[in-house]
Amino acid sequence: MTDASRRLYMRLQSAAHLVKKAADRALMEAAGVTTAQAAVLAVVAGESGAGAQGPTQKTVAAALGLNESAVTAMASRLIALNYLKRQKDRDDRRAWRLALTPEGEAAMARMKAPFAAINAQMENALGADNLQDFAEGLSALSKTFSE
Amino acid sequence: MTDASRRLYMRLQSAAHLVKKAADRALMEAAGVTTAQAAVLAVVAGESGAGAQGPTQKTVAAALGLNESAVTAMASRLIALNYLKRQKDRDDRRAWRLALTPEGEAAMARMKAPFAAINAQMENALGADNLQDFAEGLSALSKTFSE
DNA sequence: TCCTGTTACTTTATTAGTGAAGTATATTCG
DNA sequence: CGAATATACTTCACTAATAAAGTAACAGGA
Repeated sequence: MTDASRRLYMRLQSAAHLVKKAADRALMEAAGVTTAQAAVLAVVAGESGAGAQGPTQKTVAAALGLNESAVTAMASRLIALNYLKRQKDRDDRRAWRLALTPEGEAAMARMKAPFAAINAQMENALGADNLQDFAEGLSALSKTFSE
Repeated sequence: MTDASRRLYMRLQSAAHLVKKAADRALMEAAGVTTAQAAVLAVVAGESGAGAQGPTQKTVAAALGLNESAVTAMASRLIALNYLKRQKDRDDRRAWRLALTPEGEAAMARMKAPFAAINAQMENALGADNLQDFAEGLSALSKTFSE
């Protein structure tokens, strides 16, 4: 099986894995956070508009395409790291509301630069003129495979 | 952060994760094998030319961009499943040579169809005219990020 | 020959995910 | 109202990966 004929699935997973490995090293070095943790923090930050209670774990799971049990574990780790806090929902006592702590905000600030570097390296590898199409391809895959 | 502006890194990981989740379900259902196991079996099969001893674990690790310790664990699981066997290298007593068992060959045969279906679904989502560019983008990323 | 350094693999501890089954709270409907 | 059902989260057992540190075998030079 030559490299050119390697099936699309394996090529996608391989590329994603290599980029993740590099990104994890860079982010951990510069900000002391993994990319998986960064993704959760970013969703919580993005979903915490003025006056909002912050997202539930279910919301985070849906945003990232994860199982709720994965978010339970991730939230616990991020709370242990003091980057996140949990509060019971006002009206629904089953649900938690997640919010960044000041330390969580600081971590998000620290990870800006290394994240930008990774994205720049990706954009550079792809070439400016392919960028848009490639990103749309990823969206098309996400859409098709998010059952 | 809107969907359009979501950083390339997150989009890549998200798409890869969703596709992997779907592929793992389909492959496990149809062939009783995970996609990670399938990848290792495919490398072993591809590297086992006539008369060859089969690849070492290091070779498999390099082919998949994994650590050698990951391959140690994967090989153990695949041997426990009786899909793979290990033999000491003729000349280098540190190295193992991996080879498919008959059951491993049968598993590879079982996974052909579901794998083709996944690839077809991906190609369909991307569209025939974007396919080549997308695949080349993945290769460019792999090349840039395989340190 | 023996020392030094490299190489192939293993072990350990940790992160991160899955799916299935369980608990407690909400909601809906007869 | 109360029973049945649905929802939000947790727990458990498992797969899969990383990085760092360790073991055993190989290889080259004094």
